[in-house]
Amino acid sequence: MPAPPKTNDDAVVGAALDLVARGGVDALTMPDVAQAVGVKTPSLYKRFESRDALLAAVERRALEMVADRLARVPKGRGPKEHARALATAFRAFAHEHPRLYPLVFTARADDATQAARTKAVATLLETLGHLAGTEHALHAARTLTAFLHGFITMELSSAFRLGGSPSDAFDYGLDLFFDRFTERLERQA
Amino acid sequence: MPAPPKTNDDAVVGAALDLVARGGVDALTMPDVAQAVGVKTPSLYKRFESRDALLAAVERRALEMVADRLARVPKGRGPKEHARALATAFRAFAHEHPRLYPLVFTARADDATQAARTKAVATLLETLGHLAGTEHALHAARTLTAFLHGFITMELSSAFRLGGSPSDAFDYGLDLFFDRFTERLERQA
DNA sequence: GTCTATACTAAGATAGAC
DNA sequence: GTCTATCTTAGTATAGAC
Repeated sequence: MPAPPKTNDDAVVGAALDLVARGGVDALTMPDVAQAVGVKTPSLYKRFESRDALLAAVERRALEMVADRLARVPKGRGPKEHARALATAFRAFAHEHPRLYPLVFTARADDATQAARTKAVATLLETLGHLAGTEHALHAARTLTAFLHGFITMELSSAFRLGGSPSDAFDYGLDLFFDRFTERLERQA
Repeated sequence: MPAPPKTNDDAVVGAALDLVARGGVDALTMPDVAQAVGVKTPSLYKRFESRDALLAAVERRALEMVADRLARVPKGRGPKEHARALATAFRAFAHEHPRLYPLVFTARADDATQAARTKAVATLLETLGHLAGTEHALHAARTLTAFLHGFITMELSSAFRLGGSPSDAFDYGLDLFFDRFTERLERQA
């Protein structure tokens, strides 16, 4: 009779995610994960080939969390309001999970990660298609995402030190972005 | 007779910067720095209290590099062209020093670092004052900086995977930002 | 799949002689 | 200020029994 499982892959990923959420990527160590799920370190290597393989799984789950979050944003009144709500939800996720947030923009290229990423941006891309026109949707999405990502990263690293309300600056930036599309929308209406 | 110096603080920082430029922050190890300047590891601790103190000095120098770079951008025709040139120079620095770039937004709060930071943003802030009005200069600067930082970070981590030209998207974003101020400028002229 | 035991590597940092 | 020597910590990973 072989040893019965004391844990499972999902629980291991969950524990690892938890460690990262608390202490950043460097806090993901195999001994700590093992302790969290109640096994000894070597047992983890039966489930994940290496620390990096486990980290990849954690990144995927973080990506899924974001995708879920964005998918739950109600369509609401129109594309502009929807896009704005998506931006706000994204920022809220980052504030709630400041150590998880950086994982979202990690550069892994495997299929599973790619799929999770695609799902995360799909809604935004569609909504901006309505706003900026299909032919410019990708540029617009990159512009908005860059602003969001940059703003959030700077917020989280306390880069705003010259006073003033960061949230006001955020609104200013969002206004600047969306005002561009006002004319177009009124033309459609 | 005490042992004559084999190196100096500047050289140590330079070697450390070089290591970071090649391999990222994790590549900054005391043994490697020591070897690069031709001393043994313990000697470094006579100059810098800890690895972190040395890293702080490296970050400061990276910040100074950026400030220098931006200061050299010619004023040119008008505030809009100047601001655009600043944005381009900033992106160029990031492309030339992709592993140094992340240091620029690190969260150190000591006086020397603060001074270097202030110098780096001073020009941008002044130029955007002309463009957006003094009362909105800070919001405008944060919006532009967030866009730049986010865009660059995403570029450097290969986050643009859906095809299309990143540089076109960059121009799109810059246009979107600066178009906002066209009307205002024409009013002034 | 779990364990004990262990090898291996690497880096930060200090003591004390010169 | 430099050195040799050493301590200490800590993490990744594997071997082999159960």
